[in-house]
Amino acid sequence: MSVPRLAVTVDLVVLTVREQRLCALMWRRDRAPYDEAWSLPGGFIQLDEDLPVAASRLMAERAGLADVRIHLEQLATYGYPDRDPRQRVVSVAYLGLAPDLPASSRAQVLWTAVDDLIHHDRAAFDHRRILCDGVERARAKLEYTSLAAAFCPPEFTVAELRRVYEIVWGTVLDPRNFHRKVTGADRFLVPTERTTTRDGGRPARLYGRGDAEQLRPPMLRPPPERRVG
Amino acid sequence: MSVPRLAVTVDLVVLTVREQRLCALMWRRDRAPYDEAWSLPGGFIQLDEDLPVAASRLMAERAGLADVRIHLEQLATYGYPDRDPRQRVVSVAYLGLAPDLPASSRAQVLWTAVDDLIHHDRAAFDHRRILCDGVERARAKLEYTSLAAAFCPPEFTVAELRRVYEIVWGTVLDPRNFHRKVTGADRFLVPTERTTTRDGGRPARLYGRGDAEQLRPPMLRPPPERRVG
DNA sequence: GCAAAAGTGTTTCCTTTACACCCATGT
DNA sequence: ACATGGGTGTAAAGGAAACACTTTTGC
Repeated sequence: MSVPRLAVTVDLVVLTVREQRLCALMWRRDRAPYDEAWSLPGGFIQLDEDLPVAASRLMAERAGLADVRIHLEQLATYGYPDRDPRQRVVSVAYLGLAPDLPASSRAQVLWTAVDDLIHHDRAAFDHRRILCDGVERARAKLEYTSLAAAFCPPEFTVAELRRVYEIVWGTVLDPRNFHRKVTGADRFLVPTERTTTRDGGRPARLYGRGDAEQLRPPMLRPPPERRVG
Repeated sequence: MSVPRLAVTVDLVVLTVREQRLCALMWRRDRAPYDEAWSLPGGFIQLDEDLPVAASRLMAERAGLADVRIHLEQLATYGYPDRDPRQRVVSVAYLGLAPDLPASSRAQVLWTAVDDLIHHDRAAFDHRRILCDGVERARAKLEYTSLAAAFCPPEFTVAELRRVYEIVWGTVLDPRNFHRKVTGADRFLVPTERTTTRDGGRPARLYGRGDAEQLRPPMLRPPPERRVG
């Protein structure tokens, strides 16, 4: 029997925390279908290219982020037959977590607040769904991994890390208990000798990312009644 | 520019607990490449078929499990260029968790202990890697979801559920603390009026699966020093 | 009666939570 | 001086771990 062959793309959900909001890197479409809608940056994979390689390439080519330091992990694969009206496309989505980097020089690529994208649904194809899945993955992973630090610059304060949690989760966390939890966690943070007053008040110690991946025991999101935003 | 088109398959990692071991449903190959090696059941997706539909179809056709009650979730997608020596194939893996059902009537399809598969590596293609990823996903999900019950028949005792945890994790758990944890968890278990003595000793209450998906707070695996097996 | 497994009680320990309070800077 | 945020202390609440003990069956 003959084997069906399909177009395969990689789409990127690249998240960052910017101006007190969770933002995704979105591509402004300039042609049909979904002309002028926002889509996730992505593209077809090449015949000799592994999936993570394609994701990195597209991160540079389409998202304008050639930097290797960005955390990239596979999110999920979407393949229902009519998700692209032109042809059948199976799309492997990758999730990227980035510090607040300057956006691409292209006007077409912009950091856009996730809340706006989700509530107003101006996303092309099934990209709203993919974006939601990426956001939920990020929210869940902050609980039991050290990935929140991927949203921070190489050196950051505990308060900056806390703001990542608060913005991604839409909650308020107690600064004092948060401090104890993350500084007490094994290899989550590596202290430096330096401090900063860029957030005002008493100087805060600067930390770098440790090599722990897991956070055990996890830091659970507060139950919904305490949510904010 | 021309769009490359690739063959896309769905591969199934179907796990169960059988005879005190974690087992996967494996397909005995009878042709090159990897003649006589074990592979995951799977097949090409059809042109008009969504991915979960293809997974269900292959679960019936190739795995011999037409039953809908089996938990099925997407695992990951594997696509490095030479993973199949014949042609480039992108494979979307699904993870299935099943109770100890009679295996398929086909002699080609057999429940095989995961330990043996992993340690002796008689798996075709990159299926050992996919199997490992599926097993690790299952182990992790027992911690913070109620998925362990997916390995149990419709009615089961707390001790049977505990054995699932012990076998999947390769640990020993305290029966008394485990009992309190799972019976106290919200909507994890729904008690029936019935009891059984099939495990010997004092009659044990039979429970059905509740509708909770999350288990919060999670039940963390004991640290490695307490591992068994 | 005895073995075996179910299930409860209890104590200890650890983590989280809530919040009082002090510290070190900029203005 | 005082506002601002950083960081520590501490007590109460909750869950996990360890284990003694009772219950209910089969043999």
